[in-house]
Amino acid sequence: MLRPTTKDLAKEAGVSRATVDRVLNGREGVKQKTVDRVNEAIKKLGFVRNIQAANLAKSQKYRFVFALPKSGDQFLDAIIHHIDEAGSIFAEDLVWCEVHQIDENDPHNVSAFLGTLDAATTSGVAIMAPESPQVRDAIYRLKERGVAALPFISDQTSMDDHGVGMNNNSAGATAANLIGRFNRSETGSVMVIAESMQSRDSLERRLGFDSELRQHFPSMRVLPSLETYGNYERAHDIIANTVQNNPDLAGLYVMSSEARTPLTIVNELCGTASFIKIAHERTPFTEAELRAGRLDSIIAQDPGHLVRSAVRKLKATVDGRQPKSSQERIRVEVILRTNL
Amino acid sequence: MLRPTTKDLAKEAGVSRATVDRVLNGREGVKQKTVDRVNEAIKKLGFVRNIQAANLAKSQKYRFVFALPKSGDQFLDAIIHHIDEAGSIFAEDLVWCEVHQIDENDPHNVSAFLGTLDAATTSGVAIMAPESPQVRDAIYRLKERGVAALPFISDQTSMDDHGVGMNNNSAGATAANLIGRFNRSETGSVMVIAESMQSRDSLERRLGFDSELRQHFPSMRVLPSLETYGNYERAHDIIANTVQNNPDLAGLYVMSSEARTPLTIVNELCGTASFIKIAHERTPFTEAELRAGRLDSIIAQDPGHLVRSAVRKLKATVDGRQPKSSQERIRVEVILRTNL
DNA sequence: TGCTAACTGAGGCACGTGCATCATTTCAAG
DNA sequence: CTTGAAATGATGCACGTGCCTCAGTTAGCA
Repeated sequence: MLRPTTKDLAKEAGVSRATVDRVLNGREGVKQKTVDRVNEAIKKLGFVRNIQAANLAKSQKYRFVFALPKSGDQFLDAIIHHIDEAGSIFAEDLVWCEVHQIDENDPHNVSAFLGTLDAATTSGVAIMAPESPQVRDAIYRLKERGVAALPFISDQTSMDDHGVGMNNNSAGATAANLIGRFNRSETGSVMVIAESMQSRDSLERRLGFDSELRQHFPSMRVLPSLETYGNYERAHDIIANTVQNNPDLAGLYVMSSEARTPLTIVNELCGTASFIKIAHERTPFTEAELRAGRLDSIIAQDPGHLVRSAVRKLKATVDGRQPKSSQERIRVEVILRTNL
Repeated sequence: MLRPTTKDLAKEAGVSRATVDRVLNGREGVKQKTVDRVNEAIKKLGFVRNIQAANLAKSQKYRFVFALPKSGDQFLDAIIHHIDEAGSIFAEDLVWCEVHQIDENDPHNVSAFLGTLDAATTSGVAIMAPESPQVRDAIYRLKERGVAALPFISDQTSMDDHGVGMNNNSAGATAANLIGRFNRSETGSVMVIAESMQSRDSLERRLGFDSELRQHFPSMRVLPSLETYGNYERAHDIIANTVQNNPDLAGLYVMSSEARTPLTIVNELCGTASFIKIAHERTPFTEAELRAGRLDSIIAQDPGHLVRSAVRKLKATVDGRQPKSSQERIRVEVILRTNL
């Protein structure tokens, strides 16, 4: 039977449609024996609920909120653009997406915002904010109120379980791998720049980077991570310092998603000196650098995929389904001049 | 208004729901002035047809057929696996997917199969077969009968317009780029192996490869393409010959999607001799080779993405929509040991 | 045995759209 | 003004599911 309906189910199980409905929607007051009979029929006929009809009946709408940081780097711009686009892609599934930007460095702020959301108006939230006890609590309470919550790109625990984002360990290792293989001299030191080493992302990337370089390119040497704290002067000072003290510089790995500041400074300081440079995330800036040959590779995650994956996962949670995991894995993309 | 309905449209345009229906579904017998009024209302309210309700009303189902080659390489296995998986992912959208394998080298065969499909039972076909006049004709007639048709992965013209598959020129260039950069000696010759140079895929990859190498690594030298015709003995002979005559071998590019035969032969012939090796498509075999360090990189297109993209495009065609192109672009993926 | 509580059945409306039929209005030609 | 065709309105059923009410049946217990 092509797509059996609840009617078919009822006939097969020898019960009424009302009882099938009770079983399907987990209402109580049904004998276990009857429940089993219906479940058997479901299995036998391969019944799959027609979610579209169900949504129609319930006038179900999905409203998803993306809670993002305020800081306006280009990667974030791309994310926001793709959220808008996802809104129109998923419109036919009755999905609406909204962006809300918060000061992600004040956990209280984040938690307060999450506290304002309730199931009546919001089906789910994708949260991009550093981990903290307050935020963890707020997420817990969100779920209690029936709002789906999803760690988005950054920084929540057990990312691999249910969050959306690439494997940062693998990303760091890939950066090291490329620097090691692109570097014809096989020796030299590598400069690593991050916005801050507080974040889980940076830590994991650095771990992957170190482990790969140590294991496969032992004659190269990694310098301590430089933290810019998003401050141009500070960045300039520490980078200049490092460049001066390490004449054997062979590679540069910019770990933060905003590569503009560090790369601009490095370009200024070491105009023609050539060493291998790797940065994260595809943005207008990194693309231009790659094309110009001032950057050797970009390690990227597809922002469109990130957003759509988040939407699908949130929707699956609301519908009470398991998302197909193979579709949701975010690849560590290696972008070169030739496959931009 | 959150999702206006045809009722709202009717009220806004000052006509009845019947007339709205006539306009929406392009039935005739409506004055131009009325059509305009309705269209204005659509624009003003931002009306979007609820496809789910429409499908429910029409009992619309989508049955998509994937016409694939018979030859059983591992890449094809992966594709087929993902078609099955897509079947369950898209089940909620009332989509069914079926695989039909044909002898792709006999155009008459392909065209005969396509001739058996009609709109009553089949909504669309994704076709993976070499281009030929017969097939082109058959596709034309399919469309006339109201069956959507889509070039899939391989070999039809104007791929960029509407087909599904990666940019082969870019893929070839990326292979050359990697070989050039990984090769520390900066000189040497490169062996290129294909199943056949008849196919558009191989030609485009080779063009991209040559152009990149010539432009950016001029001190390296590309050898003429070796064609295996899928024959082990022949492959063994020509590869052995090439290896013997080119002691300066620095790189190998396997262009075909089935890399097992050529790579196995090369492994046999030049056990420890190390040169850069690049192959296409992620399969159990190429993954294992990459892990073992016998392969330096895989240039891949995500088979799951290919399949889902094909389904979405076919569905969009049936629904009379434009697919969001940004989601459908197939990336040229660079896979290394570290980002498997 | 009778009584009550637990369970089950029957039926109907709603969701937004497609599609059909029949009635009514409009408008231009005669 | 009449006539008739073209245009539009009114209405109702269907799709598959959720959700509600009310009536009927069964089972457990005293």
